[in-house]
Amino acid sequence: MERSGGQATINDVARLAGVSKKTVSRVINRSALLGEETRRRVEQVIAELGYVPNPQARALALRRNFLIALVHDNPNAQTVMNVQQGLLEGVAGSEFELVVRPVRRGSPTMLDDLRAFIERQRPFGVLLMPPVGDLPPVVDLCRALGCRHVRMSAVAGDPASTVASNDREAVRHAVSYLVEQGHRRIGHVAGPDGFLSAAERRAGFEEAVAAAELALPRSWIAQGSYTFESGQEAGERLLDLSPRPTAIFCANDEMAAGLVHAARARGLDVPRDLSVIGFDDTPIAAHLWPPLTTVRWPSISMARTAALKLIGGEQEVEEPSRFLSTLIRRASVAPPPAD
Amino acid sequence: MERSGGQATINDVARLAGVSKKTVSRVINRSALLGEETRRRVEQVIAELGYVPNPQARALALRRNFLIALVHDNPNAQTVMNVQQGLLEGVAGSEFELVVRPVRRGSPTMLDDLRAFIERQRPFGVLLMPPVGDLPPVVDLCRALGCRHVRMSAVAGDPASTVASNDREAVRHAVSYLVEQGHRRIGHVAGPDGFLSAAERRAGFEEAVAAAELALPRSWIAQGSYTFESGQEAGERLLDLSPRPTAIFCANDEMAAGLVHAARARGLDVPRDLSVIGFDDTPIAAHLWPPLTTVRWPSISMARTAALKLIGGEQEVEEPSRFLSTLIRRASVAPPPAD
DNA sequence: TTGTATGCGTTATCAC
DNA sequence: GTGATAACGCATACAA
Repeated sequence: MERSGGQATINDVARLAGVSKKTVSRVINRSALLGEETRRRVEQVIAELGYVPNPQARALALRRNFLIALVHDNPNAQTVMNVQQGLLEGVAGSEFELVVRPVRRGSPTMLDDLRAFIERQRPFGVLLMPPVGDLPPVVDLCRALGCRHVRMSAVAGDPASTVASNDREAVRHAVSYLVEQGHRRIGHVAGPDGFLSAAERRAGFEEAVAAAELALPRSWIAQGSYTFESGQEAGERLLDLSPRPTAIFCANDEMAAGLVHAARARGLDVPRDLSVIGFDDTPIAAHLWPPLTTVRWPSISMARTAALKLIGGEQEVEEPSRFLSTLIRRASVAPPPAD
Repeated sequence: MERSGGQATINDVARLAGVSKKTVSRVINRSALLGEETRRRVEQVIAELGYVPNPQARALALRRNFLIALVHDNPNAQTVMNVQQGLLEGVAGSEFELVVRPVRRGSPTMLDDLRAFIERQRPFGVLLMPPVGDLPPVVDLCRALGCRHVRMSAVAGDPASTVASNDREAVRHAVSYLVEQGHRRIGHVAGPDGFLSAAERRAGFEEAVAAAELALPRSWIAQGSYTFESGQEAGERLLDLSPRPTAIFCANDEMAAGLVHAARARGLDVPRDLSVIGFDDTPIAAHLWPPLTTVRWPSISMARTAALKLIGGEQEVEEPSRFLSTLIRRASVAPPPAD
C-alpha cells in the first residue's frame, strides 16, 4: 500500500487525511491536544500507507540524531558482544540505533580519527569501552566536542558519565578465597600498562596478599598483555621459580588459559599442583580443562545502564553507576599440594 | 575556530568565502568545473572553520543515507567481530557507518522487527550473516522493501548479493586428511537443522567418507546445536559406541571443544585415543588442549568484499564471491590407536 | 484544536 | 564557472 514513488511522506498522509502536516506531526509525536476524531483518521491513513517517519529528516529538524556509538579497542570479542547486547537492550523500544567504531589505542592517529568521526557523524552519544574510556585525552576530546559520553571503567567516576565495576574489591575476594584454601605462595599474572583494569586488579591482588600477611617477592608478579600467548610466557617465568607459587591469579581469562597451557606443558596438573583464577568469565573459562574459577563482571547490565544514561534525560541518572562482580567457583582451585 | 552557535555550516563557509552555497557544495563534492582560485579560497575557509558537512542533511537531500547494517543472530562472538571488522575495512575511507542489528532467528516477530528496522532506518544496504541470510523469507523481505543486501553463506548464489565460502569442499579435505592418517571409523557431530553451513559440512563429511569407501553407520553421526554443551552430549553418545570412532569431525569448534571435554571425562586422550577436527578456527581452537585442528574460513575478507558489493556500484561486482577455507593442522589429529 | 510560515543543512535545477 | 531558488521530510513558533 505504498506510494508508487517510493516511501510515503508526511505530506502524503496529510493530503489523504485532509489535514495539515503539522497535525500529522502531532499524531506522530503523541501531542495531547488533538481531536479524538482527527487522530483516528490520521492514524488510519498512516496505517494504510505504511507511513514511517524519516529519521534523517527528523534528525535534521531536531538538530540531533539518534545514533549512539560504541567506541572500543576490541580487547576481547565476547566482551564487545556483551556490551553491544547491553547497549541494544538499553535503547530497545527507542528510535536509537547503535553504530560501532573500533579504534586502535596506540595508533598515533587515534585521536584524530575519533575527532573526525564525532565531528562528521555527530552521534547523540558515545560509549567508551575500556581501555579507551580510561584515556584522558579521549574524554577531553568528547568534552571539547560537546559530545555526550559514558565511560565503562574499573574505577568509579562522575556518575553521570561513568559506569564502573569493582575490580579491585572483586580481586581481593578472589585472592582471599585462595588464602582460605590454604595457599601461602600466590603469584599474579598482571595485565598490561595503560589498562586501569590491570592496575586495579593488581592492586586488589596486592591488598589481599598484604591483608593475609603473605610474602610477595617481586618475582611472583609477571606482566602480560591480556593475550593467551603472554599468559603462557608469564606462566613459564612463574613456574620456573623455586619454590614456585601454588596458586596464581591472572588478570584475565585469556592469560589464565595460557598459564594453564604452560603448566600442562611441564607436566603440572591443575588444580592438583597449581590453582588458577582468571577474570572476565569469557566462554573460554567454562570450556577450559579444568573449568576455570574466575571473576564475572556484569558487562551486559553495565552497558545497558550506560545506554540509559546516554539517552535518558538528567533524571535517569538514578541508575546505579557501580556494578558488582562475583567469583565463579569452578574446578581450577584446590588446596595446595602437601610440600 | 568554530562558530559560537555550535558547528559551522555550509552557509558560514559561503559567507566568509564570499561565494554561494552551491559553490561550497561543489568544492566538497570535488566538482570538476570550478575555478582554481575559488576552490583554494573555499578550502581555506573550510579549514579555518573546521567545517564538516552534516551527514543528516546530505542524506536528506540525496534521498539516501550512508548506513550499512549488519544483521546477525550471533552464533559466535568472534565470528561476529570478524565480520564487523571486515565490513569496516570495506567501508574505510568512505562516509559509511556500520550499525549493528541482532535478530533472533526463531522469534515469531523476527520478520516484523526486521521490516520495521529497514523501513525506519532505510539503511543503504544490509549484510545478512548466516544463518539469517539463509532464510528465504528474510531475503524476500529485503527484496520487497527494495533494500540492497548481501548474504554470507556456505553455498554460492547470485554473485551480486552473495559471498560464499566452500564449506563442503573444505570439509571433504579435512575428512580426507583423517583418512590419510589411517582412520577407518570416522564420526561426525553435525550442526543444527536450519543452518545451511551445517548441512553443507555434513554433506562434505558424507562425501569424503563415501569416497574412501568407509562404513558410516547412522549412529556415527550425532547432531548438536553448535554449542559447547551440545558437543559434549553428542560426544558422549558417540564415545559410548562399540567399537567407537577413532576420529570425529565436528561442525564447529565449540562442539569440538565439548567433545574433547567429554573424551577427557572418560579418560580418553586426544589425539592418542581419538582424533578431532573442528571448524571455524575461533580462538578456542588454538587455546584448547591439545590445540585443535580445524578449518578456517575467511570471514574477514568475505565481509570486506560484501561491504564493497554493498556500497560499490555495479562495476565493483568483479570482486570474488567465493572464498576458500583452509585446513589448519594442529595437535588434535594423530593416526588411530592400534586395535 | 488546527493551520501557516519558516527553518534545519545540504544538493539539484537552471538560469546567468 | 557561478549563483539564486527550490526541493528533501519533518518540527517549531505563532496565529487563527
